Amino acid sequence: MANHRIDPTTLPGRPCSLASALQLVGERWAMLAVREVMFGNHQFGQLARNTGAPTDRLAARLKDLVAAGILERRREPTSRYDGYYLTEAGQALGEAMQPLTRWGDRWAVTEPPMRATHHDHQVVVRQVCAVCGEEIGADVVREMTVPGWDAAGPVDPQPTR
Amino acid sequence: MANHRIDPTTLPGRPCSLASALQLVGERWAMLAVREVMFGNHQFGQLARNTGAPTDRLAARLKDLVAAGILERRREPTSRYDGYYLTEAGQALGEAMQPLTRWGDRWAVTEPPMRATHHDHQVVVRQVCAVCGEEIGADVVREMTVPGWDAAGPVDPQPTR
DNA sequence: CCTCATCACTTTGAAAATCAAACCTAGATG
DNA sequence: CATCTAGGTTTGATTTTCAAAGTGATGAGG
Repeated sequence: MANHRIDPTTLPGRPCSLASALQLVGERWAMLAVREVMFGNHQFGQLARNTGAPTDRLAARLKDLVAAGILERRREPTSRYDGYYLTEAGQALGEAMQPLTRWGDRWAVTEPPMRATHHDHQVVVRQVCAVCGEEIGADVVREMTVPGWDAAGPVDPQPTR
Repeated sequence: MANHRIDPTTLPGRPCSLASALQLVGERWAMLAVREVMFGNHQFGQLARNTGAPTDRLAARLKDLVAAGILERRREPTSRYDGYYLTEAGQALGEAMQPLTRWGDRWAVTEPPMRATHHDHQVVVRQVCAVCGEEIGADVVREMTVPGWDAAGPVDPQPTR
C-alpha cells in the first residue's frame, strides 16, 4: 500500500483536506473508476466500458489510484489477469462519494438512473455527528490549524509594513 | 436559477448521478470555489487568492457554476461589486462535499489543516438512513432503473447473434 | 502449426484545456 | 490628471485529453 499523503501547505491556495483529496481523486474518470470497483467490477475492460473512459486515460488513472493507496492490483483467482480492488482507503472513499451521488440524484440529473435501497426501502442519507448524535448542519465551526490562514483567507503578518 | 440538469443516458459510460454531478462540479477548481463561498468569501479576488486558481479558469468555472444553478451572482449590499452566493443546490453541494473533506483528513493529508467542531467537540460524521435510522454501510442495494444496464455493465439484448 | 480472438494496455497525432502573465475597463483616491 | 484597486479577458506557450490504431501475451479452433 503506497499511501502518498500530501502536505496540504504545498498545494496552491488554502491548505485544505478537500483540495488534497481532489489532488488524489479529482481528475476526470478517477471517481468513476472507484465507483465501478465498488460495484464489483474489477477488470480493466469492464472499467473501460462502464466508465466510458479512453483506455489510455483509464490506465493512467488506475496507476495513480494504486500509487495513492486507493486501489490495489492483484491477481484474480478465477482468471489469469489482474484485477483492481479497493483498499481500506478506497472503501472509505466509496462511502464518501455517496453523498455526492445523492446530490446528483437531487440536483444534477433529469431522472435518477439508480435506486439505493436497504431493507426494501429507499435510502435517505442524513449526516449526524457520531459524538453527540445531532444532525450536522450550519452550526459547524471551522478552525484553521495552520498559521497564516483563517476562514477569510491568508493573514498578512505585517500589512504593507 | 438556471438548473441545467443532465440526462445521464447522454453521458459516456454507465448512466449515473455521480457522473452527472461530476459533469457539473468535477472540473478543477469548481469544488474549491464552492468551498470558499461556503466559508463566507464572496468576492472574485478572495476566491482567486484562496483557491489558488488562475483567474481565467476561475472566471470560467464561476460562469459554469452560475449556469448550473449552484452559485448565484448578485450585488453585494456593502460594495459596488457583485458577489457569488450559494443557491439551495449549492448549499446542498457544500454538505455533500463534507464527507470528501473528512476522507481527505483521514487518507489524503499528512496533517489535517482544519478542524470542524460544534458544541466544543470535534465533528465525527456518520451517515444514517433517515427512514430507519440505521447506519449506511455495505447492505445498500443498487438497482439500475434504466434499461440496458445492470451492476456489471451494459446488458446485450442479443449477444453476437 | 497456423490463424484468429481476447485482454490489457501503449503509442500516435490532432484537438482542447490549462497555465502564468500581460492587458483592459470602470470607478475611487490623491 | 495620474494612480490604484477590483474584476475580469486576452495572449501565447505548454500540457492534457481524445479516438483510433498498434502491440504483445495467452489461449482456442481448425
